Amino acid sequence: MAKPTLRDVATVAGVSVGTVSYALNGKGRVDPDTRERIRRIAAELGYSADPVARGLRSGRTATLGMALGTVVGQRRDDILSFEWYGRVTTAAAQAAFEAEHGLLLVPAVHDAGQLRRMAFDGLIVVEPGEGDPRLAAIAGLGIPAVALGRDSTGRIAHQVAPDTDAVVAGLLDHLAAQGATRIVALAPDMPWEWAERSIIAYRRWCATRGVQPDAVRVPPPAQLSACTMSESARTAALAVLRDDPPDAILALCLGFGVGVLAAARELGLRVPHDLLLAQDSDEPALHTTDPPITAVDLFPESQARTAVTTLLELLRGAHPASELNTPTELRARASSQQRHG
Amino acid sequence: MAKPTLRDVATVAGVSVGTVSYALNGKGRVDPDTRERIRRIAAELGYSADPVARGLRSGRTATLGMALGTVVGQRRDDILSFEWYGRVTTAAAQAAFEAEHGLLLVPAVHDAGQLRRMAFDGLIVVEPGEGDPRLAAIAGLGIPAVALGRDSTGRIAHQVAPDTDAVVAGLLDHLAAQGATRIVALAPDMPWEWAERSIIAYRRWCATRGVQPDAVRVPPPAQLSACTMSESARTAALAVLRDDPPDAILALCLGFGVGVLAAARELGLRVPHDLLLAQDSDEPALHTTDPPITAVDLFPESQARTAVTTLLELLRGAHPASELNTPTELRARASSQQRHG
DNA sequence: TTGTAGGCGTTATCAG
DNA sequence: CTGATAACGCCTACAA
Repeated sequence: MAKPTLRDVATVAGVSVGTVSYALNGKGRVDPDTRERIRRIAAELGYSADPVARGLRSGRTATLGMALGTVVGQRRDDILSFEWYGRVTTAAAQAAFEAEHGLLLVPAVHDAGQLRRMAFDGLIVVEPGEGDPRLAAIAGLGIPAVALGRDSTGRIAHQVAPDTDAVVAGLLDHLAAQGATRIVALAPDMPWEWAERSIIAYRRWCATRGVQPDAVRVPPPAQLSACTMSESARTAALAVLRDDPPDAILALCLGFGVGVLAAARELGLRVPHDLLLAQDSDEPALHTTDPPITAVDLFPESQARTAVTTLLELLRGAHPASELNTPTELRARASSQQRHG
Repeated sequence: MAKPTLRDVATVAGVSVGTVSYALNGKGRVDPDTRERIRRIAAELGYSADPVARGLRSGRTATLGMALGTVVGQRRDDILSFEWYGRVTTAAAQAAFEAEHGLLLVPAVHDAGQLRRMAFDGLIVVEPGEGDPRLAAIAGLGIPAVALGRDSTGRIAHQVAPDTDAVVAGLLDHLAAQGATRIVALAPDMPWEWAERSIIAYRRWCATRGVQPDAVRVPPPAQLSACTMSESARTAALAVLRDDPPDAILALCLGFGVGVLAAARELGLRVPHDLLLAQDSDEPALHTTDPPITAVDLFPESQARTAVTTLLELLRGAHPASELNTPTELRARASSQQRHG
């Protein structure tokens, strides 16, 4: 009744354990007939190699860790988009599974000892931040790691992320094509790598076009949730739109687009008639606003799959590219469609 | 440089491996001084028990599996709310971690053999459906399982879910209190346990109040995503609202509220003035509609934590309650607030 | 072609 | 109180 082992199969087949092992996993060595017989018996018994024993023997657990950005503790209101997490984790689990690996979810920990308790061959670090305490812990582990999102400190050699520059430039091109001449960028005042990058990309685009950049840093709320972020953006947008309003706003953070739309409505500005609006990363809430808000799909599934395959390559001893860009796609919606001829 | 083992610690401390093991994990048996010395040396060397070896020896992996409802394959457009998944998985990982366990994400598989490849002590089955192929595979595993969401087939003995009846009754009470006299319920025409339960709860509530129930089953779209569900609900709502419109609609599925709101707008019905609207489960999109839509927070984090603790109790040999209800909370928003004095 | 034996790191048992 | 030893299940080098 208990799970059959190699021994059980060997006993039934009348051969030694070694032969069974070779028959099931080895290349040649075993007589084809014997192999077939053993295979059949193994299948009949429902034999399947114990992953733990195999792991001890091989030093591999066939498991990848995914270090979430979640803080350790009861309250976890510091995640901007659980939707993004859901898409990333399910896609990563799926990709790992297809490569015969498991995916272990690891909460954010700062202690290498806590990580050692968990068994995995490599680690995907989700959105490492500047001065992220996870990085030190991971360095002490001595296992391959891949960052999902960029790591400015360079502590993680391999990074998978969407091409922020292309995303920002694409949105600005789109807004300009719709008639925008003065585009204000709204970015969170946080030490997030993509936020910095977005601002730089915005400035560069403005320089190329010979227009004056106007990047507003939005002070972050105490708790980082979609709601509070929208609220912060609303306040900042009210100030921007009150005097000398631009003809377009580029929201560079989840939740910002919704906040800007609320501010515009309060001031009697109509989107897209009086103000064009777009956000860098797409989210479900942008579909249901009135008007729906233009944004870029960053394909979290694609990011997750790339991170998984990159990590697997590292484990195989290969040398994948150290920076991998994942695809993105602009979703033009009513908020940025100028209706004039 | 390599990870130190018990042997290394034993060598340095000048004792046997067994003594080191007992010093670090055992109760008494070891001389306090020796124990302290071994502890110090282990810490200095950065020793930490190998989870795989410990697993082989103990038969426990200190890992919980979470079987997602995701279909195996590239396309995964059959998930209604990734936000819900994100909240559930991160919370479960956190809860497991706090109990010194890992959380392994398992894609939906129908083959017990595939599951055997992964190492976990128990399994949380997310939203088991009627005729769910996962259930057969899990049954063949012979390990404890807990359902997150109800399992109508009773194949999983322990279930954790919000109290659907209370949710529906609470919403109906709320709508009635706001002046609704004829409430139509919109439910998906799918074999989902909570959908059936919701309808039954609705009928029971109507019977108690002595009013005629009017439950409309919405045919499901080909692909189950938030967008397509909204679209289906919109179509169904148009039919309902066109002739003899009720004064309230209760949307009993993610995405439905948004669809109903769109239908009402098309027909020139104003929410909440001409039509009250509420949905059973909350989602971010409901905050940003105009007006925002009333819904019930089902606290996925709470469900996840309860599922984890229940599974851990089963593993400890305890006998937890077979049906556990998790808390819920009505979030009254503008869509259901009658403005009349 | 097949059997034997050793060892991965940990823990339990038994002897000292 | 401590040391030696066996066993968990698997893989593989070596011997037959």
